[in-house]
Amino acid sequence: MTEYQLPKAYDFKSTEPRVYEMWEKGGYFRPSNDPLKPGFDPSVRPFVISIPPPNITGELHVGHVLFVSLEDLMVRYHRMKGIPSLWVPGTDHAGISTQIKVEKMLEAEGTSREQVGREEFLKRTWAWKEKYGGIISTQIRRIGASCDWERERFTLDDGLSRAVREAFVHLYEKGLIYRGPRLINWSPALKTAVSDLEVEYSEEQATLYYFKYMLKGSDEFIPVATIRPETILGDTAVAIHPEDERYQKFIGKTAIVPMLGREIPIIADDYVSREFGTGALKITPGHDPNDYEIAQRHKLPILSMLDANVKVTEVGGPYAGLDRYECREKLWADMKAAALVIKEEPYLTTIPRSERGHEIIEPMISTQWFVKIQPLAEAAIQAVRDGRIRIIPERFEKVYYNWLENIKDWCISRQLWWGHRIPVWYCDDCGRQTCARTDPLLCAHCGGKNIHQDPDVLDTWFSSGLWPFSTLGWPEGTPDLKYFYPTTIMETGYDILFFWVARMIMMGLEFTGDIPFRVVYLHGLIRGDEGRKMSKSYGTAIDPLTIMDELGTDALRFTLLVGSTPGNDQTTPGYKKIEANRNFVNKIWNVGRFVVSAIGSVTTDDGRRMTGDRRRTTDEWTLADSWIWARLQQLVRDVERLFQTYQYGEAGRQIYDFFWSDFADWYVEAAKLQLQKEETKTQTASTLVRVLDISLRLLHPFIPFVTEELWSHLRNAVGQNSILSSLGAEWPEALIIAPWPEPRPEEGWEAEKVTTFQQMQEIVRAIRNLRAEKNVKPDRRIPATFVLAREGNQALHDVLAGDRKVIASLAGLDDAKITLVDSLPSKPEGHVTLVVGSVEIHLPLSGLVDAEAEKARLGKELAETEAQIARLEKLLASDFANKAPAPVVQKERERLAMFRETMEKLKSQL
RNA sequence: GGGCGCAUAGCUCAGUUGGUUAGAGCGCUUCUCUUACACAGAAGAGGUCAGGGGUUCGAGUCCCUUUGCGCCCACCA
Repeated sequence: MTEYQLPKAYDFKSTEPRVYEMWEKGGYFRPSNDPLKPGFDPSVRPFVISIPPPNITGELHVGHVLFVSLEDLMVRYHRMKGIPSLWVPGTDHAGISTQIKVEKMLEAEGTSREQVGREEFLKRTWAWKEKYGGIISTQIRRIGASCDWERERFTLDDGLSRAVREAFVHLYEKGLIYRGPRLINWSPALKTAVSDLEVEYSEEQATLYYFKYMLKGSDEFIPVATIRPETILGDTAVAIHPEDERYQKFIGKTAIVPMLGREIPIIADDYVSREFGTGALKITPGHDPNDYEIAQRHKLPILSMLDANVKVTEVGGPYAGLDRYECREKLWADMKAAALVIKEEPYLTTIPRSERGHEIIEPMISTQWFVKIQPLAEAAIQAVRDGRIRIIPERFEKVYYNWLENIKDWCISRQLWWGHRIPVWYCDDCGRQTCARTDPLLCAHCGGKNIHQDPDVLDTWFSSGLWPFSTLGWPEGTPDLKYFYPTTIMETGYDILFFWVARMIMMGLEFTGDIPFRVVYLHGLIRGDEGRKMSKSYGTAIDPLTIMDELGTDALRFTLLVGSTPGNDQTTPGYKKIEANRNFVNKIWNVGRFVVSAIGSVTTDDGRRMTGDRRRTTDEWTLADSWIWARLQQLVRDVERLFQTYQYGEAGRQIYDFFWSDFADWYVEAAKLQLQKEETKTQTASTLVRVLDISLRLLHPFIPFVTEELWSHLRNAVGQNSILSSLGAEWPEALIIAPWPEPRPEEGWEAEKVTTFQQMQEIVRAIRNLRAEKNVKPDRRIPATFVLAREGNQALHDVLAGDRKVIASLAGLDDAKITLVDSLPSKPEGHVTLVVGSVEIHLPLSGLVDAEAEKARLGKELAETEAQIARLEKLLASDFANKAPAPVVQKERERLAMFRETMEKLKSQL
């Protein structure tokens, strides 16, 4: 029989790519029940996730690693459960950020997008996409993502473009898309409109400017305050509160716009606050959302005093052509000279800034395309309200409702070139619009040939909103769409609940008539040290690629998964933390090495038969076997419960604790001794194999690489061993498709054996503790006398009377010199005495025993025990005894009895 | 202005139907290269679970409140 050998340290560097290739080539990422393959069974319900498509411009950051790990965990878990599982991968064309990249590239070449023209620009952008657009996908593979790459999609590929076109035309024909001049958020840097969601508000120090609005033909004036004096040029009214006695007399009169001399009315509106500023408000409907609404109410004219380049238009008269801030300065200076200025004061206010370029957003009137969103929003609210869609954690439902209930029409047109072009053509002859599924050659209304397409493209989120079904073939009724839709879980960060999740729900319901997914799982964000959003500029970002190079993918995955609680943020893990999990990975590897060598040591059949179920009958199990098996069964149940409630982090921690603290620290140590004895050898090796096998299965969704690699070694080693090979008889060829562990509570252990092992652990700990305290050299084997009444302690008594090799080895005792007696007439001289529950342990530590110190130590222990007894007596005498559930009370009673026994023993030693 | 989250050991954090001596990793102290692992093993120190009040036989856990930090939403110039 060949001895199976494993390298001393786990080499993740060579393993990871090899294992990933094995998975992918093996076809394991494809759903086990596939409508495109023979033998398809439509009645089996699949598990489906569509990946939140990363931007093609994206560079891998920890956020990616977190979401990919979470989704991979979910998919691997369901796959192992035997459920046909599909994870659809893909990327997003990322209109704005891709366009910026290519523009920068052109700029470096000394040209610009305007110079090369639209067609050439798009050609260049596609070329850029071909070259760099796949990088993020490659990086995602590296994390171990078990996506079905044969179904990979791109938001701008043909199929998805068709979906976008269909969606637009559908809404257009239904009257839910309209075009018109509205006040929108203008991004001066990008020179495009952006949606409300793409505007961020930041609190900043600004100046509040007070000035005089002179009344026509009078020396009287109304004092007005503004933060943006340049917008005076676009004023079309001055508003005051209708009941403000200070200004009442001015209502209906005319005011004169400073420096321009334009005449505007003085109006009354409830919106104006009497307390704030001067109590009078200048109205600039062309550049302020509130003013715009007031203007609507009062039918005021709307002036655009800034153009697309945020330069003053002809409305600004002498200021035309100036930049908005140059104008502010110059106008204010001129007003000062004209004695129209009252004062300036510092003022803290919220400034709208672009989410992307961070420049100040300019509200402007512009002709754009909008989606009339309210009808869609109502359906989306209903879907969550009636439970068809569940949001995890639940508290985000409130946030979701709140947003949808107050939603405003969605501006979907962008003045960019990279994206889905708006499928509307304007006729130069009749002036009407043609919106069509296929590019028209003639005007649908007059048949004229002089038509031209709208130059704008759609908001990237418009195509993302279709993602769960467009990736499955919609609008075609493909087999994929029929089988895999609706998808199961939408896993993403809560920061895009509005941007993306809500829109997918709205669009899914509208276009497919069904929900796009059943569950929304929102993970927390990874933040920098001070709780801020993570960003490289704060210097808190770790580079996942470097980390994976240095510590391995599994270590990083495990760290992030274990640190993740639904909806709660986590701080960027430090190097140390990932290192600790690298150590865990190494631990697993080394336990694997031990188990593999243990298998190799089973070379002769001990003559005992396995049961029909290929397992030893349980009466041959040692205490340790029963104990570890019981712990493992508990773990399997707990992990299942935690997975069902999406508590993946807690599940990971529990497996970690079991594997390290129970399996490695105790069972493996006990196994070393058990393997030396013929009677227990085969049984021990078999337990090692079974516990490792199940542990690896439980760990696989968290750390797929080591587990897969180690499992294949385990499988080989078991397979090559004629005595143990039946253990692996039903194992598949790879861990990735090995069945998920089911609890088997009925087999292999009795509660008594488990508690007895735990008593043994306590004894071992007590002795180790004493050795450390007394500075007993680790290699010094010491004799021991155990005193334990047989009556009432049969199980423990049997252990101490039987084979003592395990306990001797673990506690550093001399197993040839261990004696067990039912009672001892008197305390032996020169011994140190320990009392553990009902066991008395006497250790002859000549030369180390100081009678006085011993007395003090025992006295202290007695005092502690008595304190516990007092506490429990008080507790059991209280209402607790008759109000708490019986098992809880019983537990405390037993504890009290144990302490009393210990107290007696201690007293007799003093 | 509304809504939400967080506050537990020196540091980073677990602790989800309330069960009675609160856990981990890192760091720290002492010992050990014991034939899976020094990326390790053994032992140990370290917490009035932010403050206050309440419900309960019992509260880190549920309710109210105060304070501090953070996030989201919102049209006060």
